[in-house]
Amino acid sequence: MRIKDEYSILKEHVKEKGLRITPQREVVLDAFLGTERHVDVESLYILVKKRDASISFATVYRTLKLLCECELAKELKFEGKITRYEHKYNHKHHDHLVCAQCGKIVEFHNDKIEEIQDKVARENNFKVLNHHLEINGICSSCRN
Amino acid sequence: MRIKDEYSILKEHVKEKGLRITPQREVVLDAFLGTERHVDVESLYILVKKRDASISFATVYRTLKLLCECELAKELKFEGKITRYEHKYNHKHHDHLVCAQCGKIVEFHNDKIEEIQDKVARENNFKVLNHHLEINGICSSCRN
DNA sequence: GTATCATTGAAATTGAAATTCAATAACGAT
DNA sequence: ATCGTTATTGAATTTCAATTTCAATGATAC
Ligand SMILES: [Mn+2]
Ligand SMILES: [Mn+2]
Ligand SMILES: [Zn+2]
Ligand SMILES: [Zn+2]
Repeated sequence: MRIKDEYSILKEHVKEKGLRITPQREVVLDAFLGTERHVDVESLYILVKKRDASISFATVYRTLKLLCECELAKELKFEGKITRYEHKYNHKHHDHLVCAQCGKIVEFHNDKIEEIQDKVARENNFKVLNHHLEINGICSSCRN
Repeated sequence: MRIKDEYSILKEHVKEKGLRITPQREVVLDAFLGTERHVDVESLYILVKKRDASISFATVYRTLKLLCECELAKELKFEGKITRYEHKYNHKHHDHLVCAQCGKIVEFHNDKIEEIQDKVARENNFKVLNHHLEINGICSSCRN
């Protein structure tokens, strides 16, 4: 019962907001959980269509917003790229290397960077909410 | 002759591209150099209008693109915010703390972070082109 | 069963940014 | 200084992602 937790989290969330679970929302959730890629709305829409061709673009958008609200999904805005989404539930915080040529995305995490960021924020009297670190470059395959 | 260098850089750049210096471009350059803020196009347009009310929005856009090409300006895309521009000539690389409440922008630079970023990129066989680090939080004034 | 109200898909709208186009003007050649 | 080529301009339009509107539908509580 792989989907159980995530499904419950969404169910809980919509209940709290006085909203409802619908077949369409279940399909979008399943489609989203079914890929480990950093999907954009268009790609997810295509995956959703395979399961139920009657579901609209607007519903995919609206459901993704719900998934972000309950932290099942995280919105990613890379420079000059359209918005993408990744799994957030059971996934640890990380930053990204992005290939400017082929679009390849590599995840990384570095405790030291995180630590220094906190220190910098503290020194400037900022209470940190979140941060965005994106390293753009050319991957090894694209350099050949 | 404060503007001399910057003006020459733009002049050089347009000549190289077979383009031309125009009064409008000079006005946009002057207006841009005249503020140390991280301006968006709208704000710069207002500053430009004070000097010459006949200059259009499109020209401000087009000139900013030129200024970025010759590295007099740098485009900044903060999460969920519209595009801003800052001086690049004679300014060292830095990252930003952004207040989510009042929009205040604080610049910082940390050698150690830069260094680790390079190391991470190297470990993943990426050749770094650039990076974007933005820390979002609440500034001290907004916490009172 | 009925009233209530969230949800849907399709279409329209928004907002930032880029582009089109005919008139104008920069600038190198003469 | 004049000319001819061709880049530039302002106004309007277009693009594109993202959001919103709206009438019809459907789920839930009583
Ligand atoms: Mn990721
Ligand atoms: Mn800055
Ligand atoms: Zn690549
Ligand atoms: Zn603030």
